[in-house]
This record gives sequence, C-alpha cells and structure tokens, in this order.
Amino acid sequence: MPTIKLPDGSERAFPNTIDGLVVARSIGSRLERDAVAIRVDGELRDLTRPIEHDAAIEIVTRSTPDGLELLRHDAAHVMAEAVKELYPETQVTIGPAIENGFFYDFARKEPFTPDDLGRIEARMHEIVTRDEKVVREVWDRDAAVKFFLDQGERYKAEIIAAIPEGQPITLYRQGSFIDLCRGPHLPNTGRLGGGFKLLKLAGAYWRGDSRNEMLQRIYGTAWADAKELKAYLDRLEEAERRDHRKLGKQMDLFHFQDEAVGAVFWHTKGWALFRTLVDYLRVKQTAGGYTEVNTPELMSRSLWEASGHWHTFGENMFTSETRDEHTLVVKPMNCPGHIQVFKNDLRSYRDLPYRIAEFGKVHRFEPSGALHGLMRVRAFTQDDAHVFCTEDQITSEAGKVCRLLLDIYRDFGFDDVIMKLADRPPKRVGSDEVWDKAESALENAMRSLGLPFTYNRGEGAFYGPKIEFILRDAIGRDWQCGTLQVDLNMPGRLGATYIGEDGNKHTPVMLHRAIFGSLERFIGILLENYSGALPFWLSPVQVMVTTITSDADAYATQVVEQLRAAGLRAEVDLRNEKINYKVREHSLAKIPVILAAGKREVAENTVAMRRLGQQGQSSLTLAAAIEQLRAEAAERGRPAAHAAAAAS
RNA sequence: GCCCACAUAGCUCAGUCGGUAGAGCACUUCCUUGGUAAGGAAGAGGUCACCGGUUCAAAUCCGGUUGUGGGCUCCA
Repeated sequence: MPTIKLPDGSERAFPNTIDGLVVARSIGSRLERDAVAIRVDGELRDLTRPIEHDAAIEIVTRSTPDGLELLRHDAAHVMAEAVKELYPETQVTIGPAIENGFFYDFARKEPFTPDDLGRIEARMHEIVTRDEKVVREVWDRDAAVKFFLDQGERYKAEIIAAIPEGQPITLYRQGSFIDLCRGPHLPNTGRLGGGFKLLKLAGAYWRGDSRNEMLQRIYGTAWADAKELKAYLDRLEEAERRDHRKLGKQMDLFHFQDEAVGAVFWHTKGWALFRTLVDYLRVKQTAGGYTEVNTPELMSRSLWEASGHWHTFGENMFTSETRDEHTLVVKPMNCPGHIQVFKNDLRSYRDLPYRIAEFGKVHRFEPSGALHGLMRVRAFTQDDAHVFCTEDQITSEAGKVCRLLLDIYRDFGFDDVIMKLADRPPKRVGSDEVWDKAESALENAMRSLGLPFTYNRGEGAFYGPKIEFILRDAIGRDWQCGTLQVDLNMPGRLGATYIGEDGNKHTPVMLHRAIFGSLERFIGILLENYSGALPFWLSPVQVMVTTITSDADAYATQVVEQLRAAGLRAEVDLRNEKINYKVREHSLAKIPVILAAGKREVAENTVAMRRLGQQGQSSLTLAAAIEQLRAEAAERGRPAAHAAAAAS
C-alpha cells in the first residue's frame, strides 16, 4: 500500500502495489500518454517496474531532456532489433543515446549500404507499429554470458563478462530481441512514435580503440514527435548552407587542391579578411604589452628532441631532405623558437614579464582522415604568444591573458565563452610536483578573476595544464579557439634562465597563449557563425559602387577612389548590366553596402545606399556616406543591422 | 591511418541497358543605357580525377592510386 509523493508536494495513497503507468494514469490520461519513465526517489526507472514502498516520484515525459534521452536509447534498441531481423548474421555491440540522437555499432562482414538504411528504418517503423512489450529481466552473469555466446554474440558476452561482480545484469526483451542494458526503457515499442530517422553510416573502432577491429556504426536522430524531427532536420540543412567550404567557394575566398593537401590557397578576398584579423590583433596585443617576433620555419631536429616534441609528435612532423646529415624540422609550433629569442640575451628579473608574439605559420602532418576545410589543415597560422615570467607573476599574467581574450571575442560577437581547465594527461613530461604547482597556479588565477570554469580532466598539453576557451556560435555549436597554458617544463628543458634579485640563475615560467588559435580555422568559424554575412569591419569588400547607366562611370570611379582614400575596402562595378542584376549579384556575394550611381546622383553629387539584408535604399551626399561608413568600419562587436542580415 | 560513399565544363548538377557527352549559371561577342535580387541573341568551353584491366566498344563494369565527403582514432 504505497503512498506516493508527487513533485507538487501532494500525496496519493494506492491500495495495491503499483507501477509508474498506474500513477501517471491516476493523474491524467495525457500524462500517461506522454510518460516514458518514472523517477522514484531520484532514480530513473521503467514505468512498468513495480513500486512497492512509499516514494517520492516524478513522471518523466517524452519531451523533457531525460525523456528524450530515453527515447533515443529506445530508438537504438529498436534499430538493433530491426537489424537483427533483417540481417541475422550481424552481431550487436553497444548503442547509446547521444546528443540529438543515437547510434548502434554492429559487427558484420558485409558493409551496410545506404539502401539498407532505408530498409532498416522501415522495419523500425514496423516494430513500433507492432507495439512489442519491453520487459526487464535480471539475469545471472554466467547464464547471460553463455546465452549471448550461444547466439554468436561475442561482443555482448565480452561486455557482460567485464561488468564488476555484484552488479545486477539486466536484460531487456522486446519481441525476439534481447539486449543487455542498464535501462530504463519504454514499456512498449509503440511509445517510441515516429519522430526518428536514420542519418548516416560510419566506421567506429570496437571500444573506441584504433588497434581494435572496425565496426559499422549507424547514426540516427530521434525526437518526441515528427514536428520536432522536422525542425531538427531543418537545422541540419541550415548548418549545411552555412558550411564555410561552400561559402569560401561562393564568396571566392580560398580554395584547396591536390598538390597541396591540407593547405590553403587564399584568394584576394580571403586574404583581405585574413589580413584584417592580423591587423586587428596586432593593435590589440601591442596595447596589451606584447612585441612581435619572427622565428625560422625550419630548425634542427635536435631542438625538437630537446623540447620533447620529437618524442611525442615526431610522427606528425614534416622533416626536410637536406644535402648534409642534419634533419631539419618544419616547425609545428613556435614555442621553441621563442625560447631561443629569450635565451639569446642575458635576462634579468627586471625584464619580466617578457611577452613576445608571432603570427607563426606552422605545419603538422595531420592524418588524412582528420582534414576538414579550414577547420583542420596541415599548414596554418597561429596567433601565438609566450609570456616569460616569474612564478609570482603567473596569476596576474594569466589574468591579463584572460581579459584580453574575452575582450577580443566580444569584438567578434562571441559573448558566450566557455572555459575549461585541462589538467595533466597520461603522456607528459615533468614531475608530479611541478604539475601540482602549475595546475594550482592556473586554478588560482581563474578563481581570483572570478571566471567560471569546469575541468577537462587529463586533456592538458604534454608540458603543462591549460585553459581552453570555447566559443558558441550563432547556431549553438561550440568551437575551441583560445588557449592559455602554464608551462613549468619547457623553459627548463631548453635551458632558459634569468638572473633573479638574488643574483642567481632561475628558470622562468612560460605561459603559452593563442586567441584565434589558428587564423584559418577562426575564419572558418566566423564564416559559419555569420553565414558569410560578415560584419562591416571584417568584410573583404565593404562597399560595391555600381553604376546604373554608363553616364555615371566617371563619377562612380571617383566615388570608389574616395572610399579607398578613406580607408574602406571598395570595388566598382561598371559593367553594362541592369541595376537589378548587379544588386542581386553583390547581395549574393554578401557585400554589406551597395552604393548606386545614376544620372541623378551624378547631378547631385550623392549616392543611393543599399544595405545587405534590407529592402530599399537611402539617398545621401557622398561626403555623408563616406563619413557614415568610416565610422561603421571602426565599429566592432555585432552591430544590430548585421545580426539581422546574418539571420535572413 | 581505419570504415563507407563519392569524383562529369569555372560553378551547381543530369547522363537509362556499355555504343565516343548534356542543362542552367558563369565566360566571350553583339543588341540593349536601365532606378535596386537574374533584359535578349549568338558563340566558345570537357582526354568524364589518374593508372591499369575486361570488352568489338568504357563516363558507365572490375582492380589500384590520388583527392573529397561523412564518421572513428588523433590534435603539441
């Protein structure tokens, strides 16, 4: 005779042993219909599992985060059932819910084809229609292992055998399909509904280890209903539309070709954008007390051996074929070079903090499968900087770096920055004492600044812990860009010292920092974030001057010259085309401002200004237009007009 | 690097059963001088990624290579 306490504080007594479905029904038929699980004293459980004692409960419905996760997990099970029915020789492995959907990894000789995907999806709908009961069973471990081995399911048997002693082994049965699962699950397959779709086929290593065999993974998405599914598929399409590789082509910014895999051919407009970023950052970091250096692209292998990079990343470094016995390494990073600059003079504690920056072009032999447009390349430019300082200065210097980063991100319209502290990885150099010191220094710096952060355990660099700065873009995707690393190892390894107040030699602390991370990648992120409609200050072509008739050619040429003299990036379009045609073309090219000149403008010394994403135009004097645009070019952040243009 | 798919004109894509290649846009020329998202006509443009095989015949079928895409692994 359990008494059930509901989330609103009310209580209900039931005469018999009950389950979640009964409780839900007692509250309302709508709730019963939408229920997917129940929380009993905080524990998420099957709706059909009996409730024998008094408990505080909460009915979990299908559109809540917990409910969706459960639906997705069930979708994975239904998919596995469909696959086993259609292709009985397939072995099942694991199939979890993930963000927005689910996957299941299968072991099967024959590869699945895109056609198979359609067949599997159809069978899934059939299983939903069959509305099979989903039943939870607690099994004895040995019996379970034997059961799966007998069915030729050696992966499942392996998973069960690895479950720690004393933990219950629960299997879920639906129709003729039985899977090991912690649960909970829906009471029946019908409750999954139709809000799912299989999306893609992929390879995935067994247990995520590249030394293991490759399994076939099928990805799907699942939602509370068909409407939410449709909304998600629309979001995917939107993301595809703003793919930076597509935009790069459409906007004539850059290209790639076979002769330089993973390296960018920047076209004039793309390079204009690149230079705008560099020029902007130069001003910012100069104000922040940095000076700029430039270090060699090729340096002796021995330097990289001393730094430890050769040992850790040698496989991924480009090396030179030279005519002598020395192997040169194409620099994969700038730190060892910067240490050489530091070491080249006798440094005093009075010189610290010593901040040097470099727009350093680095090369890394990334695995071919990892390459991805501008986001992952083999040749890229880091906005790299190193601060050599004393241990006492770590907190204040780390603080300065954080403030500079956040300030700069705001200028690009990224107000949402996530910070994570990545601590010591398994593969590292330096003693644990040194790591303790570096990690706590970083933690203290973040705390004293009052900056919120979470931990990313074991993800630090091999020489030191780091703060990762993660940007959230306009469609909710996260990008790790900035980094701040505390390094108590590298300066010592490479013999950097300074003379302290006491007259003795000391090893400096080195802070590594990058703000954009990779200029190439940051440009990719900006393009996707703004859907190509870059803010005025970043646009490669800010203003397009167009003529309406050829009578205005001379005037338009004069207009563009004046715009350029005012420091604006302006082009002129004198082609014998109609104004409609020109407006369409330059709008598609996402040029923020079009100035048109016809007979009237020539006579009145005015221009007709049209802004991207807006209808109509305004007439103003040339002088006023130039003044307005010049002011706008100095405006950072995310101007309201552009947010609207990017959204349209 | 691994799994799967894909590679046709500058771009986006069609090409049936194996019979020697097609559209739209862009480009060139001509006409058109126009008022804010595509004016008209004509022309030119391809060794169907590359190498090999099968076949009387290959864009098409098979094998390999390279590249690209989606994942996995990796990311100083």
